[in-house]
Amino acid sequence: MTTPDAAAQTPAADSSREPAFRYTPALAQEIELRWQDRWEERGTFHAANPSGDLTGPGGAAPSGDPYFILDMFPYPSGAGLHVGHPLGYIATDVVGRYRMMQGDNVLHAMGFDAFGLPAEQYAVQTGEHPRVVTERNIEIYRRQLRRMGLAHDQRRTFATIDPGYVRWTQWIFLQIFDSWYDADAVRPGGGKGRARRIAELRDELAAGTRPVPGYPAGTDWAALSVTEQRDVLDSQRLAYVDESPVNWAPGLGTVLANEEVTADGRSERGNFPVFTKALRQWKMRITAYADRLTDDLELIDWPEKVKSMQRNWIGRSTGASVRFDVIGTSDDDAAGAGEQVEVFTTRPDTLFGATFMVVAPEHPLLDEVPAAWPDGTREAWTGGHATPAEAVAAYRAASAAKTAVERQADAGKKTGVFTGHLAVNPLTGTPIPVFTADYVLMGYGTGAIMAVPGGDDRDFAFATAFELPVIYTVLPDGGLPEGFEGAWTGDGVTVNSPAADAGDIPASDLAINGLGVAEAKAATIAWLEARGIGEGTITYRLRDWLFSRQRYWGEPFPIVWDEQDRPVAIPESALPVDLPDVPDYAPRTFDPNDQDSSPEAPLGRNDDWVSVTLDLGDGPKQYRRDTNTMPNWAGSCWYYLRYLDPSRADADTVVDPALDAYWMGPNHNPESGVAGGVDLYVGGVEHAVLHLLYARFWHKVLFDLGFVSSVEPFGKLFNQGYIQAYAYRDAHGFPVPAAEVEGNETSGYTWQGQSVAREYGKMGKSLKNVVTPDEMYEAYGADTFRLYEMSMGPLDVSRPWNTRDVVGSQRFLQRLWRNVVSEDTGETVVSDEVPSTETLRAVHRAIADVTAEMAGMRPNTAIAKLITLNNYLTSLDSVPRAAVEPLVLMVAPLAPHVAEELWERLGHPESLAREPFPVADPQYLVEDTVTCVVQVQGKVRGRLEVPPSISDADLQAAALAEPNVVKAMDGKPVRKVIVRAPRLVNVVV
RNA sequence: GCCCCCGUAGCCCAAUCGGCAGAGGCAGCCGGCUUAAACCCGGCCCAGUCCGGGUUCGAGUCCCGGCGGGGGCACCA
Repeated sequence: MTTPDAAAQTPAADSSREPAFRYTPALAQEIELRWQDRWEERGTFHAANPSGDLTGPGGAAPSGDPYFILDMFPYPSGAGLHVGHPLGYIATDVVGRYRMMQGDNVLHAMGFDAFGLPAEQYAVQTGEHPRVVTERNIEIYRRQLRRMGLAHDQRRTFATIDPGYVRWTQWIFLQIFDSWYDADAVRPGGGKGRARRIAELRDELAAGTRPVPGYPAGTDWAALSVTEQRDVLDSQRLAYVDESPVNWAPGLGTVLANEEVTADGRSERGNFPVFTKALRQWKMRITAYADRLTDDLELIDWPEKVKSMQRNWIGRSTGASVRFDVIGTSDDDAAGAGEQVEVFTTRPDTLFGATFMVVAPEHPLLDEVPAAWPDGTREAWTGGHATPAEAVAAYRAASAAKTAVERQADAGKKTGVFTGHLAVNPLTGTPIPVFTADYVLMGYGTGAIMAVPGGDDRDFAFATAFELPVIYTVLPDGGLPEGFEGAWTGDGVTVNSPAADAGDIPASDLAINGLGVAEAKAATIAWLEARGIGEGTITYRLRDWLFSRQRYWGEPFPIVWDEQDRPVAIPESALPVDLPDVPDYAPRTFDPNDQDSSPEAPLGRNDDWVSVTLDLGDGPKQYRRDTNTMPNWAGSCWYYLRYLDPSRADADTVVDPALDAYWMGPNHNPESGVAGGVDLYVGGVEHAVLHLLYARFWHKVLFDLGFVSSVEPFGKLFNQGYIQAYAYRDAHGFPVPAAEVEGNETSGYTWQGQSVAREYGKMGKSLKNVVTPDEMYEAYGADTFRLYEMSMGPLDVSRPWNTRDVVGSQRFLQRLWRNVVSEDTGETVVSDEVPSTETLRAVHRAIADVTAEMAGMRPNTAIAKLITLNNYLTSLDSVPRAAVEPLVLMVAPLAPHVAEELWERLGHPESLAREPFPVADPQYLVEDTVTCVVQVQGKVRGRLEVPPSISDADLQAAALAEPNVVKAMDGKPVRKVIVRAPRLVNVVV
């Protein structure tokens, strides 16, 4: 580094006359390294399992309530940590240490998410194997994290690339592959729908108790060929292969899940264009779980923001599907007459107002269109084309040529064309034109809508552009507001259903005028169902999860393909399937805009690996291995389970059921709810719909199959804020090294004499504002660093890093140190005298406050209370042991090394890690007198010192006698007196 | 366009059920210590809570409408 780092600026380092035993960065470092070694030697943070060989420190059995803490899995990038990364890790460490002192059996460990693109990309650049790169990065992370003094159980760490871990990732994949979703099966805990074994499906099909999916009713299972049977079963699996439109990113060389594509049609990683392309890929049937993934959010303690993002993403919407008859043109033949188009609508109550219909350009109805424009076709509808066939072909071509980005940019602009088809509104009997337009998406609902311009903004915009009639069927009380134009989408009363002037032959006997929206919906659905025209339906935005990637650095699929090109599971005994060596592990990437390219899996480059002879029960046969790898998310879908049982190898279950029940089962401790799961999961909000959705899905499959007992993996989720930083740019807009900038908010900022502009944003190399934990350890020590991060503000709020402010935390620890240890002699200086009542009150007040703040996960305010107590003790002539010992214990979760050191110097040979957290004695929490505020008309006019137990009547009498109050009342009669004894009296005159 | 969160001292942030606007830290100022400076110690200064209404005896806190900042979703029928 060419710039002077923070270490060089530390004041403590340059003075030769500093007291010999001051708590300097050098001393802090010595203490910290010593205690880190001791903790490791003693196994201080070993969490005790109720069975097996993982015991507590010194072989101890579990005691207290189990409490499972989880951090979002770090991905060890080559850049190492900056000070923003560990915020959550420190927070969970503080909670873990606090709970440990409260007597809980705390499980807290950290592993590494190590497959994935960054390591692979780095490896491609440097020519090193991704495993080498990844393992080196993990070592750097381990060192940086250990230096922070995190109370992790080191026996439970692992990385997703460990063969022993990959084995189980693949094993879980096989469980999912071996399952199907029975939507009607009743779950043990209640509710319908659960995963079952594929063998059970086969048995039911063979027994004829279940219709064969995809075949006409009454099809005999036994009449199907073996391959036909396999195809049926394969099509029902929760992990399946099919050919359908997927997201293909040529510039990245792989296909992606919907969740990995941004709203403007680019890859979240790398920002490459993404194209929709029909490809044969692995998918996971997450849509089968859409309802449970939505409903079970009720059972867990998560930020409302994340819950709503998940609900949003799943996008459940309730409505009805309605079938419209399509009629040909007048001279059309009978063949087209019977056709129907099904639409999905959330507003069946507005069906009387459906004046036209729109289908997506890809809709199969458009494969044949009438030969000529029907009577009544308007000029504006045809797009200037002579025939419907021409018009539709032109629009379909134009629409197909649009990229997702263009389609996005055109949103709002309504384009489309009449298809020549007419459909019949089943309620009014009126023929209505069928349009095609790209504002209707083939991928949602049925790809067709009934357009109600009177009740939908998009339909209104289209109707306006194409001169189509608007019928309002819902109006607010008192009719549309003066001057209102557009669709009425709000609540209201149903009208025009049927219209008063519908004539003497009503097309239907449904009459919903006067009903509210909800009742009108229900009545319409009932009417449609009774006549077989439609039914109540639920649709989802969620799509099945695209699970295969054409990448090297991921878990291989435990699947081979047989000579019929059908997938076959690798037997569990043959797991894990290791990654082969390949001549080149770089992905095959293409011009980012080359839509016609196709993915090519790097694993396919090793023919010896791909082609394999196996005996899978019917003699040795030749198979072809699946050459895809799993997405990065696979490893993080179940890592929390691995902490419970980190060395589990060959077994029938991924985690010992006894351990699962103990650590994660429903109600496994007093705070755990019926859903069970991890007690505290801390991480950033960025995984709201990726990792957190996928992991919940896998967990629910494992639950259905009986491998875990909790309904949800993460009972409580907490999103920490981000630590951001100031950056500075010179007159040309170039970032200058932030550490060298001088000045402040009022005087302005300069760098090397020139004025620079400050901005606020992420910490990163390009902004030259990175501060690393290593710099902080060097300049202040880990305890000060931890304390500063925790005192910056509430955990869930983002805030700016300010190295300049760190000194405040350091001063606190120095004062604490001085209250116990003489800076000159190094002797312990506490007195064994009984503390004064005033001191005891200060101590117990602090204990009560700190306990409340810690329990509420507010370390910033807990620290403020600790500083207050410490400052009070500083003011005493001598510090009583009985006062400072509780303080040291309370500081321990936040600044554990210095607390351990002081605790030892105070004469305690054992670590304080499991020492009981101090408990406040209620007798020192009551005051002799309290200050009562007396207000007149809500303004403070006087104060009274009164006993806390004073009665309302006495207090009122005293208040009305107070001279300033009497003066303020100015002789006016008292109208009312509000008494909140003993703190407040308010006199109203 | 729709939804969510946040605006308190120069800066980062507290404030229980609606009850005295200040816990803590940074910066600043004054003093002590020091040959001097830094460190350290003691003390001080600093906002009426983004703006406008409303409810209430009483509003930073609740309600309505704006403004500013951050985030999510976005042609999802």
